[in-house]
Amino acid sequence: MNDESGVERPKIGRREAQRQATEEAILTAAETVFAEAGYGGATMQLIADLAGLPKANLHYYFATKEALYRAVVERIFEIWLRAADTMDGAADPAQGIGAYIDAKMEISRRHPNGSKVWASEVMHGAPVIQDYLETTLRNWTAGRVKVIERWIAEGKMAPMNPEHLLYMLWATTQHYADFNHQIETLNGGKPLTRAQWAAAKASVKELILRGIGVA
Amino acid sequence: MNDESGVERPKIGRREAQRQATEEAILTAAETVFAEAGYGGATMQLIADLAGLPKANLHYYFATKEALYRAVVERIFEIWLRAADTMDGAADPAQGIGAYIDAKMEISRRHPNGSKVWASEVMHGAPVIQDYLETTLRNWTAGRVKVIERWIAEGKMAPMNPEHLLYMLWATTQHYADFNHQIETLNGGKPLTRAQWAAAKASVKELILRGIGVA
DNA sequence: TCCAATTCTGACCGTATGGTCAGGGTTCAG
DNA sequence: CTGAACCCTGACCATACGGTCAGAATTGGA
Repeated sequence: MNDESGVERPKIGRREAQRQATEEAILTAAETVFAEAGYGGATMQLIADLAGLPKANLHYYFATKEALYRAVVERIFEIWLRAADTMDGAADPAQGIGAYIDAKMEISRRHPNGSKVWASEVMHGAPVIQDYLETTLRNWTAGRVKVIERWIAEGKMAPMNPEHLLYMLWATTQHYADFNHQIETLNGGKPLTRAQWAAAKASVKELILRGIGVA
Repeated sequence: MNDESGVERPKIGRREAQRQATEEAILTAAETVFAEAGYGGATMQLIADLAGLPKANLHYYFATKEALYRAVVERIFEIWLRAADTMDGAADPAQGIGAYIDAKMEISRRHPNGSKVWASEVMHGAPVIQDYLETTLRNWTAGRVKVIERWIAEGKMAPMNPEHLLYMLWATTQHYADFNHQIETLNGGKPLTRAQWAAAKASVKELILRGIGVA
């Protein structure tokens, strides 16, 4: 009688599902607003409107603006970390670094708002995720530096400072999200087409791989 | 009698000089606060405090927060443009692009706050300098693309998409300003030393010049 | 069917912020 | 010396924002 769809009734709480959907909608709306207006410029009212619910209800799900912001930042950090794994398990730099560039460019294309929030957070001194930087990120970086040093020792790529190589990877890939407005403007006011994105990816990979001496 | 210093009395308006000095102090303070807190998070009170004058006086020099912000952004854009010229008049890519990287890295080192304000402005859709992007920046870019294409045609560097090369130059050099907090954290919480800055510059130049096939 | 837990919401509040203004102080040309 | 232009400032607004709360609506297990 109350079965509206043809799908089997969801065993695990219709309520729980609804709650997760609402949280998801809020997080997406918040990501957009934080990206477009910055933390200080964002208002709970705007986020609520975009998510399609009253402001008071927003505070039912996330007690404070800061808590909501933190959730948004942690969310994008997860995505960032997952991409980081693509660099592992590769036998040679061309494959490992190439895959990492692909993954990070894909994040820039599909999550520009998240990337902007992340950039903004770091630019302002990482007030809410400083601990992540000092633990997770520091560890990940140290591990990758080791890998790069091994590749260099094995003669698989040109000798260079691994840290600065990582910074260049982050910078170039992230640029396509953070500065997409500038890129669009220089592209005649139009977003990059699918083909242009492919060309961007190829250019970045080509230049960096040749730069590290593996092309 | 009223001659306090040994210096000759300034011919051109003591008043004018004072005004300029105050404006300069305000702009510097504003740059810092906007960089650290973003446009929305910055307050006129904070800027006034940092500049060492009452808030009301601030409004005497800059009528509105937006006008002050615009002045700050235009100021850094000037610096940015001056660096852009270093790429001109070079006979070959190694020299031209090398000099440009040097100049932009120097900006990141000496004007991190300005760079952050600029990045923030573009990230949020360039609400106040959209016209600059569409005129000055677009023209400058088109000119440089021509130069790069000529270099490629003359066989002085590897063939590649000139726009994406420019984006990589901007991205890598600006990264050292915008993400300096992250870099510091990964550097054991300490700012880069003079030697580390030199290493950064060298790494960036080396990788990019090799990437475009001129090293 | 019933009721306790959960979810939702309009109305409200205290505070911080951008901006104003009247009036006092300072400078400098004539 | 004088007065007009310029500079400075404390006190004061109006508004917008984050957050609260009492109570209504809904849900789902017993």
